[in-house]
Amino acid sequence: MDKLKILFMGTPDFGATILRALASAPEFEVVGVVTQPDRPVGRKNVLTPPPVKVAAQELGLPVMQIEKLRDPVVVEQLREFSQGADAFVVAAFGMILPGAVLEMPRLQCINVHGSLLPEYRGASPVAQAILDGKTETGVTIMLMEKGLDTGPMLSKAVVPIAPDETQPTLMAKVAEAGAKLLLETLPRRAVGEIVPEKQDDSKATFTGIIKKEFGLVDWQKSAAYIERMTRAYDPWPGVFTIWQGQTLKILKARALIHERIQGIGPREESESDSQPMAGTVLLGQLIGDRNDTLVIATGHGWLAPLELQLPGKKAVSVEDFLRGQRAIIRAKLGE
RNA sequence: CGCGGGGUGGAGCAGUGGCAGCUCGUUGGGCUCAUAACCCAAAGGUCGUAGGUUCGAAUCCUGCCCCCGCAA
Repeated sequence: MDKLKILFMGTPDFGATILRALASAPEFEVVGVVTQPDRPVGRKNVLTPPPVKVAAQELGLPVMQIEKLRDPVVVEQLREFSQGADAFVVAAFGMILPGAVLEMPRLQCINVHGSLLPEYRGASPVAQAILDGKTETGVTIMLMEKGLDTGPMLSKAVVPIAPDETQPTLMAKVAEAGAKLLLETLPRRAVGEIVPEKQDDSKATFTGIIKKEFGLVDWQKSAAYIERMTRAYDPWPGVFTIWQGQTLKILKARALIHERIQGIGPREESESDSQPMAGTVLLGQLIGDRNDTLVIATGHGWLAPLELQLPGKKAVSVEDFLRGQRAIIRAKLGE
């Protein structure tokens, strides 16, 4: 039996994981890799290739880099580049494929999506699953059509979400699961063993592109939610608030819902402020803990930051932060 | 040349021309039934690095190294 010839499209690490798996499987032949252009990255604006390009080059595969797919000239170049491909496999490509591209391969365009569709269609399914406090999410292999992640599904795999899961760790797990599932699914699909299952559009939810301002803390939210933000928005955009006119990053934090805190705040102060305003920073001590720590009032429960960072400074533990920045005690954050 | 912040005892910071400081930690002593709490004392720094200006530089100027925030 001839090997299935695949054109791969992807951009970040998620895509690179899928690509490496495809390339290592004997049943397939990756005939080409399409990815986004090298971009200036970091303080020095060093032109950096996307992870998928790096992986493709290591594998010795031909690479085509595309800026925009709306351009008919580019579409024709892609048609040329994809000659001989039976199917396109798309994983975190970062571009919407126009109809003309979707019709190119002899068989189908197949997508690896980081959620259990129809839940979390769109750009940020993994981060959203963490943010929502889900205990599990997954990955779906599907046939692509014009709508965004609306195509019929071929297979799914569940991925559990650990309590301390961060976006990068979960992304890696979902990518691994996706790679494994794709390798199982493609051959079965090729022999007609899998019947595509239509998505129940009434149950669909949508996740958009994450924006910088999503990381700004609203202290009226619950401590649990803010803690999930620190894990979902790691490493970008991160979670931050305003203190003394500066951006204060909260890299790691713990939500205190049931824990008892003693010695909160200056006891000599009035007894009436038992319910401080959200965003107020106090010094407290967890029962059973020996050291004082910072606790921040939220709309529901206390948030205990574990790792903080001021602009231009290194990220430090709350203990270190407290050594040099005691002025934060009793401050009101977010303004 | 994308914009900007920073490198000061073990840690985190203050100090912006004239004796190097604060909080925490460390060590020793004291208090205490006891203590991670409290009191007393001590140790610990060529102020990133090379040069320059100055009577005098952590502080001003120049080069270099390293760390970090923003933007993309």
